[in-house]
Amino acid sequence: MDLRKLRYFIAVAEEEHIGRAAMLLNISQPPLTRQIHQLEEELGVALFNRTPKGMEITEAGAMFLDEAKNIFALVEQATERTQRAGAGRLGRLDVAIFGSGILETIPKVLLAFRQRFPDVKVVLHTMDKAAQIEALRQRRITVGFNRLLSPLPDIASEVVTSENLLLVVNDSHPFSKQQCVDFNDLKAQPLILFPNQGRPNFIDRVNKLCQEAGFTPTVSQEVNDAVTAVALVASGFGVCILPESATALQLPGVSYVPLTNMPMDSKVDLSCIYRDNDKSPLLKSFLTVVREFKKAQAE
Amino acid sequence: MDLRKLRYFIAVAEEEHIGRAAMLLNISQPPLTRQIHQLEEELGVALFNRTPKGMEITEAGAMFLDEAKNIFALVEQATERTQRAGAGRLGRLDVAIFGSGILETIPKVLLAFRQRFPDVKVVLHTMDKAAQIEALRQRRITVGFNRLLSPLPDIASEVVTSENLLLVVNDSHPFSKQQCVDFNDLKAQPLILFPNQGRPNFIDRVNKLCQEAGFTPTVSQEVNDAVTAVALVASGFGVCILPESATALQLPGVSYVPLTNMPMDSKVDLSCIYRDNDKSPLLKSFLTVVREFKKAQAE
DNA sequence: CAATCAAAATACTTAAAAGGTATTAAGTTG
DNA sequence: CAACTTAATACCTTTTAAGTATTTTGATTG
Repeated sequence: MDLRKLRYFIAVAEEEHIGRAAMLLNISQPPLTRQIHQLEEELGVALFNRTPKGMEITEAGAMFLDEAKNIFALVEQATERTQRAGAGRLGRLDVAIFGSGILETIPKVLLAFRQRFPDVKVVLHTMDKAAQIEALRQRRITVGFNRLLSPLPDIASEVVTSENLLLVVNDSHPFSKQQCVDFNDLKAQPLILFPNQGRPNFIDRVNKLCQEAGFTPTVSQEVNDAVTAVALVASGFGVCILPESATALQLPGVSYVPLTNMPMDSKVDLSCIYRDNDKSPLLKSFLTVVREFKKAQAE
Repeated sequence: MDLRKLRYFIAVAEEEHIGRAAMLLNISQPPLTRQIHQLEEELGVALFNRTPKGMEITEAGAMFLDEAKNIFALVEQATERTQRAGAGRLGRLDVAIFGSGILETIPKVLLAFRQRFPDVKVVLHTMDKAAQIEALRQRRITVGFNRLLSPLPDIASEVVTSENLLLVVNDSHPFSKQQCVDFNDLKAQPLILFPNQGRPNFIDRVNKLCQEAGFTPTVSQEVNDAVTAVALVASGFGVCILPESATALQLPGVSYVPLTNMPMDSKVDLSCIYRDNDKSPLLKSFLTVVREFKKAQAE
C-alpha cells in the first residue's frame, strides 16, 4: 500500500475514467491502469467494473473511497499538527509553580501565554524549588517558577519580575498608621518568616538584609507559606516581610506598609527556570511570552 | 509523503536508534537515515535530536508519531473493510418489499440474512411491483420482493417460496364450519380482491383460476392491500382468497379455510427480483441466504 | 452485421527513487 | 587521546514507476 496508489485511486473513482484521471494526475494512462490493477490485487478486491464507457466503482470500491479520503485528511492533519508543534504552537507544557506564586505575576503570565498560544495545553504542578529542579531534570516539567535561585550548571533561569519588599502588620500595631517604615525599626519586632525549607529561601534573604543593617531579627515563628504568615499577622503574632505581590492577599485586620532605608538592593526576583540545553519549541514560545510580559511591565 | 516513510519513522521513533530500526526494517542504515531526513525536510520540522546515543524524539516528533500510528490503523481498517465489502459482508443493501409481504416469509428471510451478515445494513423500502422495477433500474434498490412476475430482459428473479391459496371467510358464513371448501363453490360468492393496480396482479390470477374452473367471479369489492381485504371479510363484505402466509394476520371474526379442487396449479410464488447483470457481492450474499432459506423450507 | 469508436490493457523502453556497500564525521568514554 | 558508537555522506545497484507505441475489447452505428 502506498499513498500514491490511494491518490490515484481517488482520482479514478471520481472521474470514473482512467484517461481523464491520468490527465488530472499529470501522468499518462498506462501507468495509472497498472497502479489501479496493483491496488486491486493487493486488496484482493475488484474496486471497479470496467465498462466501455469507463470505470464504474464497485460497492467495495465505494467503501475504499471513503476510507481513502479519510486517510488523506488524516495525513494532512498530521502534517499540519506536526508543523504547529514544531513551531511551539501546539502541544502540552508542564509548568511548576510554588504555593504563594499563584498570587499575582504567574497567573498574568499564564494568561498571556494562553491568549498567544491557545492550542498549547498548560498543566500546572505545585512544587517547591528542590522538587522543581528534580522534575526539570527528569523532564516531568519544562518550566518552573521560583525565587532566590542559586545558579546550577544545567538549569537556566530568566527573571520574570522583581518586587520590593513590604511589611505586613496588624491594624492594631502602631506601624499600620505610618506611611512607611524604616527597615532599621524592625530590630525589636517579632518576625514571622517563611518558608522554612528549600535553601536558599526567603528567610535567608531577610536574615541577610538584617545582618547588612547591623541587627539580628527576632523571629517569632517560622512557617511554610505566605498565606499562613499573613494569617498569623492577622492574629497578632508579629510582623512579616513579603514581596509586594502579596498585597493580592487581603485579610481583615492586616495592612501592607512600604519599607524604607533598606540596607542593600532589596528587591526580590521571581524567575522561571528551565533546562539549559532545552530546545523545545514550546519552551521557546513560553519564554517569548515571559519576555513580552517583562517588556510590558517595564512600561 | 509516503507510507513507507511513516513506517520507517515509527520504527526509528520507537527504537530511538537508526541502526537498530534499520535492522528491524530489514534495510541497511544509510537509506533509513536518508528517508528520515527527507521526511523532516518535507515537514519542515525536526523530528529528532541527534545524540551520540541515538535519536531522541522532539515534541513535534512525538506529535507526528501519534498521528502516524493513527494513519496506519486507518490504512489497516480501510483494507479490512474493503475486503469485507468485497466479500459481501459489509455495506448497505436496499431491499424493496410490498405491503402484505411483511406478514411471514420476508421477515424470516431478512432475519436469517441479518444473522448471517450482521455488518450489512438492510434498508427496507415499501413499494409496489412497478416501483420496484423502476427503482432496480435506477439502482435505488438492489433486491425487491414480489409475486406474479412477468419476465423482463434486464430483471432476474428467484422464487423464494410458493404458497397455497386459502379462503378467508367471516365466522358467520357457513363455509367457516367446513374443513375445506371446493373452489367451484365460490361461483356465487361475493369476492373481495386486491390489489387493483400493478398488472399482472393477484386479481388477474384469481380471475384466471375462475375462468379455468368455468365461472366468472362475483366481485364485491376491489381493494389495495391484504389487511383491508381481511378487514372487509371481518365486516361481512364477502369472502377473499389469499396466500396461506396471510394466516399470520389474525382478526376477530375471520377464519381461514383450505381450498380444494383447484382448476390448475394454484400455488402463488413469492420471488425476489434483481438486476440481471448485477455482480454486487451484497446481492450475492443475499441470494445465498434466500437459497439457504428455500432449502430449509423444503425439509 | 461488419465498421467504427472509445475505452482499458499490454509490451517495451526510459527515468526516478529506493536500497546496498564502503567510508567518513562527530561526539562520548575509558 | 585512542577506541568506540552513532549518524551522515559518497557512490553504485536494483527496483519501481512513468512514458510511448500498440493491441484488445466491447458497445454503437451506418
